[in-house]
Amino acid sequence: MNRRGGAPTRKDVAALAGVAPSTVSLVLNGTQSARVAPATRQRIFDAVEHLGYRPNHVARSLVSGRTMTVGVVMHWVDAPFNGYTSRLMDGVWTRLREANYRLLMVSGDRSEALAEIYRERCVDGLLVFAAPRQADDAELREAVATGFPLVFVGGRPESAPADYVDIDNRSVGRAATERLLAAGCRRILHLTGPTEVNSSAVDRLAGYRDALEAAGITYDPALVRYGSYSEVVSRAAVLAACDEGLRFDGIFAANLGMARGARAALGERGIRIPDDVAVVTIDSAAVAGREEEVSTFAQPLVELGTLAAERLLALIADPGLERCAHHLPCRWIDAGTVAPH
Amino acid sequence: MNRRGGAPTRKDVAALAGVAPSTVSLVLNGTQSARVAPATRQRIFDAVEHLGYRPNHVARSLVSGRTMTVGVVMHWVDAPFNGYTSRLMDGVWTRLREANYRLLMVSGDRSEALAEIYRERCVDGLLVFAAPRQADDAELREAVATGFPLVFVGGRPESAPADYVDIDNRSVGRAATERLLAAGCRRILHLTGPTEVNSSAVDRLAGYRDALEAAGITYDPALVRYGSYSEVVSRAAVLAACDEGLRFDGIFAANLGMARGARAALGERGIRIPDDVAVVTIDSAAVAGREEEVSTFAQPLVELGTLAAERLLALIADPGLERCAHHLPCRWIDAGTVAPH
DNA sequence: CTGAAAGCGCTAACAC
DNA sequence: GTGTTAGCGCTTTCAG
Repeated sequence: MNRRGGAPTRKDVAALAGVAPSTVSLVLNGTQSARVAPATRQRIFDAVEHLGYRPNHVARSLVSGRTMTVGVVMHWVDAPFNGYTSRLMDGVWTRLREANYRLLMVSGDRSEALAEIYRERCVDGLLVFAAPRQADDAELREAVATGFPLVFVGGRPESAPADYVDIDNRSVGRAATERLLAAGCRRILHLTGPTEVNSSAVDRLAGYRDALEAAGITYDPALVRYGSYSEVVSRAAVLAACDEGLRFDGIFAANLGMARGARAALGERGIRIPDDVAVVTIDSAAVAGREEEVSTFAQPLVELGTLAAERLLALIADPGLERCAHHLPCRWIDAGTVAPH
Repeated sequence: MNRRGGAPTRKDVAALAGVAPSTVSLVLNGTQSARVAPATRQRIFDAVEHLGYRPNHVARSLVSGRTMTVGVVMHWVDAPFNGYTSRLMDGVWTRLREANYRLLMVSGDRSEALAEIYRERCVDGLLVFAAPRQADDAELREAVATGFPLVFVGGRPESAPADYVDIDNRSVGRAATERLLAAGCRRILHLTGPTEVNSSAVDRLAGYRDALEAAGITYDPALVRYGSYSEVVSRAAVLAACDEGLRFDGIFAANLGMARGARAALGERGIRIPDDVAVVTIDSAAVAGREEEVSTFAQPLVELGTLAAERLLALIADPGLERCAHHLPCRWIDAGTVAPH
């Protein structure tokens, strides 16, 4: 043992094995290992084993310029670890482990945190979860501009020519609306997410309009209500709609929380699902095994995470790759809240 | 700009400011900064600003021996990011950010992962979530033995004289049972967690027995069923108990998933809650705002996370601190599943 | 008040 | 085949 916390160094191994420190590196790092006499190699391996030696990761990173670490940036101040992010992380994690990469968490609410890990060069790449539309931290812009390996997942800033992994929100928004149309709905209330913040909310709304247009139904702004991806806000919005005497026979809630709010509101007003009003949503946290409460397009969150990690690893290996968007399909789950009228 | 990915170094700053590289460090690292002429300092700050310079974290760690990073070890292979861990993480995260620490995720299912970050010295301390009773990775033992800053949260290995943060499972198990006793229950079915793996399951069972003993009720092994912290297993166990003709008037399910399983089983057998059987549990994932389904002792998960981080930071600052256990109280939430008989 | 120099632990090119 | 050496970018004495 030596100074720093008793961690053995290459030198200790070399001394124990009776060789020069560099020989230890040579043997341990493979490529040239064949050139060392088998007996010597064995002595080194024995010494390594005996001391429980592992090359100091920090030193290794310094010289190699690689940290073997990926940063995951979250953009929620209040609840960085919700159902959505957790499942994404699950997928990310799995893939990174396979590649022997580590995962550093970063809160994205302060540009400062990003600066820390990006500017200080302590990650090889960045995975950015659900970036708000207007995110424009200098670091983010610079990272994108300089071709630093970076993948946006489930939301990206406007005008960031970077890799992007998500469901195809517009198509899914359209498909969800079409389910209602197919069931005979003609006046479909759309509860939107926070369109000022999330591109997903904007895209789902666009999909809603696409479907209406394709069906030859005139878009009625009165049927679009702000739900903010929130159960509480959504419930209030539906109650208000009911009390205004707004007529509607279907609801497309942009996420499950909002669908719950809508269901609660309808219940309070004595409106039955699906008899009076059909409800459909896009679930952001579908859990295998849990029964769906509302007919939904379920996002493949774990798979999205895996894909994002996969893509990031590819970018790290070759930062010259062309940047593009990657979409994964949703799975339709019928929970009986949209029956033919 | 220079070589490595265009990241400016101390040298670039020095050149731009017309000073020696070491002067840059001096100014940036505070303490001695007063000794440098104000004009020089300003030139350095300007250069830093202009270049967007930040000291390379890796290099800094190498020399300081501090990584300003904490590793979080998870012990679930299948679902590292569940409701329990997510909320713990939330608390951990908050405290670490305040202290300007980073968070590195580690999967604890392979001793290898632990070796990586512990042996390779890439974290200053370790937070270990829900370690199984028999966890005895060489790395864990060594870390504990050498006084490496380490805090177990929500479960610890047998005989590891290390810091430990959790609820007091035994007391809470007793309190939960006492709620049932107070409601008049005399034959209380206890659905245990995986006692072979989790100390929490063992302790809750012990608390159950404590309560019975204190109430002068003879412990009946037939009333203790294996639930494995799993909804499915628990449901099967209760169904089996019913079908065996086992009489019971209360159920203490060791966690919420199991309480759900029990509720389902009771429903299937036409047994009413709380009229026929009272149910109580210890919730591992209570979420503010969500209504409880079962009367429960809710764990203060976020607070546990914060406390664990707090304690770990203290250990990092002074590894000589005496190791001890820290308990946080649970909150009783009445959801009406245990009414006086 | 500022610069030079040593060294953190490691890798990799280059001698012996 | 094996040892020597020069950095990686930074902090921190120690001279000037």
